[in-house]
Amino acid sequence: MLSIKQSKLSARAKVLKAMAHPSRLFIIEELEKGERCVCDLTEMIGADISTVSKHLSLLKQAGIVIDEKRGNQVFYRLRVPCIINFFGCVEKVLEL
Amino acid sequence: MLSIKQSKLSARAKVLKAMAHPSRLFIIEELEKGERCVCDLTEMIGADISTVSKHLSLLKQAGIVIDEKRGNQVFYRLRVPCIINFFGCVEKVLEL
DNA sequence: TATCTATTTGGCAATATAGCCAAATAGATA
DNA sequence: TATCTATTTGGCTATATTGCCAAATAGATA
Repeated sequence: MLSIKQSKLSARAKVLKAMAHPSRLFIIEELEKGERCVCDLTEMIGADISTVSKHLSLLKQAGIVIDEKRGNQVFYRLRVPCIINFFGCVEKVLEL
Repeated sequence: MLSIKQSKLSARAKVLKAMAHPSRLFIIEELEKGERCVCDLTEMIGADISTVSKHLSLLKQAGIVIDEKRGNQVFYRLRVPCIINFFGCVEKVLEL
C-alpha cells in the first residue's frame, strides 16, 4: 500500500537522478542519434575519459542505456527511445 | 553555440534534479490533484515539517511549484500541469 | 498582549556525488 | 611477446544533499 507507492516513487526518482546531470543529458541526446563509443562521447564532452565512463555506467545501472563491446571499443545506446517527448514538460517549466 | 547548448542542458538538469527525490515526486503527484498546504503534505509524507518545507522551497526554486499564503497556512500548487505525461518514459525505463 | 498554530531558516552531522589521477583490464597490432 | 589503444576501476578530495533539531517569523485567537 504505502510501501508499494513509496518504492515506485523511489524507482522513478532513481531514473530521474541518473538523468539529472548536464553531461549525462548530453549523452542521452547524443545517443538519440545513434550509438556512440566512449571515446567519441569523451571527446565531445571534454572531460576525463574515466569521468565519462562513470557517467555511462551510472546511466547503465539506471536502465537508461545498454553497452556492447566490439573490438576494443564499447558502444552505448539508449535502451528506451522516448526521451525526445520526455522533455516537453521540462521545457515548459523552463519557459514560463 | 557550445555554451548555449551547455546552459540548456544545465537548466534541464536542474529541473530533473529537483524532481529526483521520492518525497518530492510524492508532492508533485499530490499537487496534480490540487493545491495542498505544508501541514497536509507533512502529515502524508511523515517527515519533519522543516524537511518538507525545504523540499517545497527546492521545488519552488526550480520553477515546478508556486506558493500562496492564506491566513497562517501556505498552499502549494504545480506551476506546470503536464507531469502526468512526463512519466510515461520513466515508466518504460522501469518496465523493461 | 500573550499565546497558539503554521511555516521558514540556520546549523549540524551523515551520506552521496563529481571529477581527476593512477592503475588495472582487455582487445588489437607490430 | 611487447606494446598500443580503449575502457573501467580504485582512491582521493571537494562539494552537494538530506534530514533532524532548535530558533525565528507570521498570522490567528484568547
